[in-house]
Amino acid sequence: MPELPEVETTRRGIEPHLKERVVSAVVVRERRLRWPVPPGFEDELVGDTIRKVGRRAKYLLLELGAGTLMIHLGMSGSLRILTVPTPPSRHDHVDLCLDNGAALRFRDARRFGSLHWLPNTGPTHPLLRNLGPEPLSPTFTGNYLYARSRARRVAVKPFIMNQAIVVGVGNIYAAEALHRARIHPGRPAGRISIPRYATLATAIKTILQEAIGQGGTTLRDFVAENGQPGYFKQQLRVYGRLGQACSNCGEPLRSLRLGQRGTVYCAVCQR
DNA sequence: CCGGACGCCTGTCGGC
DNA sequence: TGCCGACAGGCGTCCG
Repeated sequence: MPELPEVETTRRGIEPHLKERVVSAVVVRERRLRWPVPPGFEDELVGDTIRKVGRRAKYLLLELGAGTLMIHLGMSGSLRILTVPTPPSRHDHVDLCLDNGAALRFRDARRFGSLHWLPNTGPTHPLLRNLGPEPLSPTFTGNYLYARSRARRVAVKPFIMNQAIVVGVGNIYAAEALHRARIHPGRPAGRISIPRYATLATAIKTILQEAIGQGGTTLRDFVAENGQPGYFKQQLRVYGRLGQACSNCGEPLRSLRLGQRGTVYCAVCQR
C-alpha cells in the first residue's frame, strides 16, 4: 500500500480540488471492496459539501457537513482528480462527482481498499479506535517505543508495522528505517535499548519526511492525484535490493521472512 | 494478551 | 509461447 507518505501525498494533492466543493453525484461500479460498500452509501454524500481533507494513519478523511468519508487505499489503491469526463477502466470502482464538473476517482486493482461513511452522530469507527500515535507527532519517541516493547518477543520489524504501536509504517519504510538505524529486523522488540529506540524513532521520522518530499514511492500502482508517480524509489537502500551491495559497507544484502513479509537487510550493518 | 497463519484479490515475473 | 507457483505497498480474523 500506500504507506503514510503515499497517503499524505494523495491528501495534499486532492485537498485543493475538493475543498468547499459540493458532491453532485456518486457512482459506485463495484461494491465488493475490502469491506462491502453498503446500499445507500451514495445518498449520504450527494448534496453535501467537503470542508476538509484530513488523514489519520493510512486513512484519508473527507470531512463533509453531515459526516466523514473514510478511504483506505489497501495495497494497490489510488485516487485521481479528473477535470474532464474520462471513461472508467476495469478497476475504477468509485467516482465522486463535484459541482464544478471535476471528479474524484478511486481505482484499486486488488480491491483491498475500502470506503466508509461515518455520520457525525455516530461513534468512533472501530477501525480508528485502536490506532497508535502518528509517527511525525512529538508524542512518538524512542521512549514511547521502549515502553510499548517491554516483554514483547515479536521481531522489531512487525512490531513497528503494527498499527496499534505506531501508524503509517508499512513494509517498505519499516525495512528502510531499520537499515538507517542499523537494527536487525528480526531482533526481538523487547531486547532493544532506549538509545537504539531513540535512533529508530528518529530514523522513522526522517524516512517518512523524505519520502513525502519525493511524493512517496511508486513500485507499480501508486500515483498521485495528477497521475504522477512518487520518486522515493530512487532513495531506497534495502527494499527491493536483495543481492545488491549495501550502501554502507558493500556487503550483498540478504533477505528473510518476518510475519509473512519479505524483508531485505544488511547482515553486517544491522545487528 | 500475544504471536503466527490465513485469506481476501489481481497482476507480474521467473522457471520449466 | 504457455502454464504454474511465488510474490506484491495491508490488515482483520481466527486459533493455539
